[in-house]
Amino acid sequence: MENLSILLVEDHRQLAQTVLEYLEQQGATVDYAGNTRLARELVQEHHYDLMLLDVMLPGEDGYSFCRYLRKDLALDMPVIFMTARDQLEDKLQGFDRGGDDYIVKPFALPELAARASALVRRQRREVTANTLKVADLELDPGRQEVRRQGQLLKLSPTAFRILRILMRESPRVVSREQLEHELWGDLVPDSDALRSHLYNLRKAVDKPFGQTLLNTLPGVGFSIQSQEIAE
Amino acid sequence: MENLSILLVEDHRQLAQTVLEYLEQQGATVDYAGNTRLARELVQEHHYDLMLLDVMLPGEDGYSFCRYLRKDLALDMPVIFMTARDQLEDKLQGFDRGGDDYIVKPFALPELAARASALVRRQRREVTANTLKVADLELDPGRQEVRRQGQLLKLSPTAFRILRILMRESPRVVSREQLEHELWGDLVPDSDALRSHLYNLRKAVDKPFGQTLLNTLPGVGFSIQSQEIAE
DNA sequence: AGAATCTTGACGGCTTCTTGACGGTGGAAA
DNA sequence: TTTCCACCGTCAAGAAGCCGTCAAGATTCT
Repeated sequence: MENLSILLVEDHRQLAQTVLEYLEQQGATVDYAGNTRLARELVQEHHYDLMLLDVMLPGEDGYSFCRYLRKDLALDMPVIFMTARDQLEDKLQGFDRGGDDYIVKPFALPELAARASALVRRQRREVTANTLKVADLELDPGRQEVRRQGQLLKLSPTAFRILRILMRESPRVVSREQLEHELWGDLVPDSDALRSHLYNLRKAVDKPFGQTLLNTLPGVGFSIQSQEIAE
Repeated sequence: MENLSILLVEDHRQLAQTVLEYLEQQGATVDYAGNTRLARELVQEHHYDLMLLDVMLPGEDGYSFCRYLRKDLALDMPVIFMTARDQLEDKLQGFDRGGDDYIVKPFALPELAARASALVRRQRREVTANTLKVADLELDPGRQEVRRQGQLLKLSPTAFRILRILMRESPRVVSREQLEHELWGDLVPDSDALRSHLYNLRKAVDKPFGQTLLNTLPGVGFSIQSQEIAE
């Protein structure tokens, strides 16, 4: 639960409060929306590692909202449905709309947390410590080693973590916000420290090799992939 | 379930048979092991998209086997525990050992199938459709890339967003109001900035290629589609 | 405690994006 | 024909975001 950022969408105040407090106590940062209107806004403005989604909501229901996320916004964050409906048909619908898990109320909070962690672990490819590869770059999370063209690079711990995130998401673009949150949680350094780390990372990973792998997309984020020049 | 290859590890013959038949009927290929000794062999020789793992097995139990998979073999296939044990402690242990889901017997077969599919979908990152296509134009939201005739285009973030909305709605027409609202919410720029962006978009998307995809319907809105000459 | 390493904050400079302004076009209606 | 309207092309100024650099403070190791 360390530093996860979670969006909780649930109209039942009491339950929302309970869940929110538990998750925050476990170290997560939780945003809360009582309806999908607010949820839509939040989801467009921030990155979340996970969404907890009630099915019965005022106005648009959770199923519909989930499908909107997947289809229209193309967001692939893990979604856990939380609902009192325990009929098979309901569950099937939840998975069909793009949900990742379905937990029936009342549930034990630690079970919710365990399912959430399992999903994030899978999403972040942390199930095993397998080597990540992008082009001629290799990162071994177990040994804490990075090589390019077989040559061992020397990286600081933070630079290593940044590279690991970018490599596991490659060739996807990672927003500055997501990077900062995953690195520091709520305690993002005042000044723009990420840049210094990226600077060091480029110096170690790209500069000695000519070919650029670490790219900036202004206003969007960063990505690791073989550069292709757009016209 | 189409063409999934699944390993079922379960010592209870009757249940194993039922599950196996159901899954094969759904189009999966299922290998079966009644104990972890055989499962170890199978897992080293074949690739599986998913494993269904009983907890109580003769000899080594499922938890231990799962950990062995993750730690020693570094296999990251999704694992669903299937067991009669419904205590919180048991579930937590399942997730702790690297399991992805935990389903309590007796369960509905369609639910098992739905959970299995959801996990494979997540593992393969197929949660969202990753590219939008209209004629010879392709947009990849993950990479933040747009190609026409396979050639990479350079777009500003706003131009990219506009194109994404139009392609998502294609071949429908999107009104100016809808576009502006989705781009800026309530804070629509004073002057008519949308036009400048459309101008840039046309310059990048249409101009170099001759054929016009981005059309204006005066008084109605905009759409992306192959031009059709109305009579 | 001392040394080595890492993280952070600060600065100036650069690139890219967004916006607002100007004038032009073409069709429909008066 | 003239006028109006909605949209188009262009572009430059200002805003926003990013970069390289480096040294001081913080942390960790020996």
